[in-house]
Amino acid sequence: MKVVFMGTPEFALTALQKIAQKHEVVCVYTRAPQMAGRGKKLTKSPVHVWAEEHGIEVRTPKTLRTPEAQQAYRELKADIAVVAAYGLILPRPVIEAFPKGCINIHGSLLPRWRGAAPIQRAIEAGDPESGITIMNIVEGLDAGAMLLKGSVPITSTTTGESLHDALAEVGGDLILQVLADVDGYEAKAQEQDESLVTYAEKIDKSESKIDFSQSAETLERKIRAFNPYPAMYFEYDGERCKVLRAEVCDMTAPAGTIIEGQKALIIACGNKALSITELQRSGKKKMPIAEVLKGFQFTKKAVD
RNA sequence: CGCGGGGUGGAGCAGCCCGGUAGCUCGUCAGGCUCAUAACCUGAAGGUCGCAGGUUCAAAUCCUGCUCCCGCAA
Repeated sequence: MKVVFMGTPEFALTALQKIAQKHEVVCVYTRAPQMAGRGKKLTKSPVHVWAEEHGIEVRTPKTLRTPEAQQAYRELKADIAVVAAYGLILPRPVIEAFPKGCINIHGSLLPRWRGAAPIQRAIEAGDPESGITIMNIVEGLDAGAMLLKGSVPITSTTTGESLHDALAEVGGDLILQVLADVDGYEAKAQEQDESLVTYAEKIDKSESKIDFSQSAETLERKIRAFNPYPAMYFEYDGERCKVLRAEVCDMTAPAGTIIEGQKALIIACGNKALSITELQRSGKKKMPIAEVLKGFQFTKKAVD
């Protein structure tokens, strides 16, 4: 089948790679290179780089709202468009440009967690499972009919990264399954139950500073959800310390107190305490707490 | 030229400002002890101090260039 692929980050790349093995990807749409990284160099998206390496045409329009952009899109004469974390809203003329429309790979079991950060929000909320939903794109945020779902369990060691990677794989597999019989899946499409809809808010940097007045359980989930990005952190002696992993610990003290800072790192929360097990100080690499403590002790009484 | 931290035995760090014997917490190996248990004691091995130049009687330390890693910011 002739497919137009629209996506930007790693999550989308996994799907693109799988699709390209079985179908003709006639063109890739991705976000335009952004100033990013140290030195603020112009950086192409993972999808952009890979598509170029494989000789696939890449387009990076700033918007699809113009008649010119929509005309160029239509002229691709593809059968279907597959969208995965593209980053731009598709206007109706684009959605309806091809015979089989536009389908989306979404990182949650819809209707739960529509929106930008479904993977992290599922872990943060303590959901027992997450998954992928292949759905039709319609106007409206992740509101289209569902074609196929696949679930992935969330365990006590699931991190944002591990779930992201697992879902990217499942997403790639499910999209292939659907592409193999689009008409069949469309015939069985199920509308989302609006009463069960929840929204996954975009992650804001301000959320990543640890508020020790919250419960240890809540913080432990956030730490896993935000590992590795953006990573929860606290400040100690003016220095930023990212917490990649922690365990709930049955100790009590005023929130933010460093209960133990030499043989381990245990910090009191609003309820119980957190024993930090993996940490990254600014300028340093991530390391198990035992490694950190060989050359650095937390001697102050509390974190900032 | 966006801002900043760093590269020192196997790991994590100190030493650098104020050049002059390679230090600390661990790990490893050998032996001792026997209960202080994420035990303890004694001893040993193991380092081109990121790379290349420069200054100097002498450079981990001061100067220049390069390279790799990381935090912020996006």
